Amino acid sequence: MLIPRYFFANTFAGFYEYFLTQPHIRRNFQKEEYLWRLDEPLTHVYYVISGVAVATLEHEDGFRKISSFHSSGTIFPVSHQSSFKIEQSIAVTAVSEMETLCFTNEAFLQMLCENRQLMLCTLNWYASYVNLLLYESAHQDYNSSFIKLCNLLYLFSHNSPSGQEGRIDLTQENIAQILTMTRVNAARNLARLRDEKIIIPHRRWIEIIDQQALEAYCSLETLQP
Amino acid sequence: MLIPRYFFANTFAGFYEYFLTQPHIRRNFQKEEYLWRLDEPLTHVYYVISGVAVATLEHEDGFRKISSFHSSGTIFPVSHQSSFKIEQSIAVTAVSEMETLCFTNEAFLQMLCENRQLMLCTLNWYASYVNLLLYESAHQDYNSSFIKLCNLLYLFSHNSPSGQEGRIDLTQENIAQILTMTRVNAARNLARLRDEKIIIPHRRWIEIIDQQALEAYCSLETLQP
DNA sequence: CGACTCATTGACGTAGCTCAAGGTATGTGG
DNA sequence: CCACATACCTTGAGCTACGTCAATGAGTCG
Repeated sequence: MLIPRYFFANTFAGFYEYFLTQPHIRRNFQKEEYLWRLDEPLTHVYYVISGVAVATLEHEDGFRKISSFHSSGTIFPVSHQSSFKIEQSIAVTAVSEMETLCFTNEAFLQMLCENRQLMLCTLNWYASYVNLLLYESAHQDYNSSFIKLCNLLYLFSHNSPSGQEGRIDLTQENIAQILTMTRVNAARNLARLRDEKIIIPHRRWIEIIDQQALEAYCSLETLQP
Repeated sequence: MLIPRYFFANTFAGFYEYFLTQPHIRRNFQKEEYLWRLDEPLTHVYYVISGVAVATLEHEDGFRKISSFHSSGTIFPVSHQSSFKIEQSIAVTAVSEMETLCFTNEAFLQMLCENRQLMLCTLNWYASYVNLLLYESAHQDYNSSFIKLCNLLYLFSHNSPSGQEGRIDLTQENIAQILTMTRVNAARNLARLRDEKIIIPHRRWIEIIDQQALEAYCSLETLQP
């Protein structure tokens, strides 16, 4: 039974060879470079060979929400035939150097029609993304910011860029942007976890030193059974 | 360019004849009856012929969030091959008397493999649902509860069960459950809109009498261009 | 008419926001 | 290798939106 994940990896890894046989162009990105800027229409799909990208949504009042991270073996976004206003508020940025394969929407839809496994895999990826979003909008919304934070640390300790459990590579600002709270509030809740000897805050990353105590704070919806 | 919708209708209406040729059973529901209870695994898919269902998520502290409404010509949920913990917190209830076709997950996946149009339509429906959820978790989260409410009324005036613009068939409790706020807070914000002569609150429904003034309060992300 | 559900309003407490001042790692150029 | 700049983190004080608790009113139905 799956819990939500913010960090996606290897969802489509098995299709790499297949993708190479299909019409595409290779595109590499430097750290900090945009895969999509704000207002840019989502006209194509990236398959990530290596590196990590972050998807953010910009609110008209200047707030920026981090939605998800996409690493090797994943595609983003997913092709469809409608166009949604909110897509104009999405930006995707390389967190590290990246190698990708770039497909047009049409080419990708064509692949979905021809390759059943790819189609099923795409549905599963959509389901996984919906799961994350439902978790945020229907569950986390009711939790206090302290519980939200504990849940986030727990989920990242299960699925994180570092690969190391107990090491969360996020700044306080990142955390605030994921949880749609202020940096100050994130800092205060982290201070509480530090005072309770559950984490050690470092510069740009956080060390979990008492996983059990952390889990005890998490909401039931969050915990891996 | 599409704005979010809470109320889904006619997404799959064109497939009704096709669905009838596929293995299914007819199931009808009384008002208030469950299509799914809490903890019940999502082992099949419903196509709604008539009536309306509401999907809710239950938080462990007793809060109940209304996620979406599903009316004639829609299917819910979508088949996939994973199983997510949060699915156990989903309940779907008939708001009115309903007629449905019920498919097993396997049968539905088989149809997706065989019918390209259905597959494309399913992807579009997923995209539309993701759009709603992104809107909630990345945009509405930053708005004050007053703006949230205005946005909701605007969106429902574009897509609502009644079909009549200017008529919103929701109780204050429903509104609070959609916006994850308390009934009291929803009532206070409605009182403000009433005092400003933008709405007339009735029992179990709300009348919008000044659509322009309402739109002036809505966030940009919400408004149909 | 009584019972029920839904809506209104007040009093009060607090979580989380804003504004603000400082502290501490990391990187850069002289 | 030190001086300095920059990014990141910490902490305090005050404000307010929203939650909680509670009492009352107003439609609807048997």
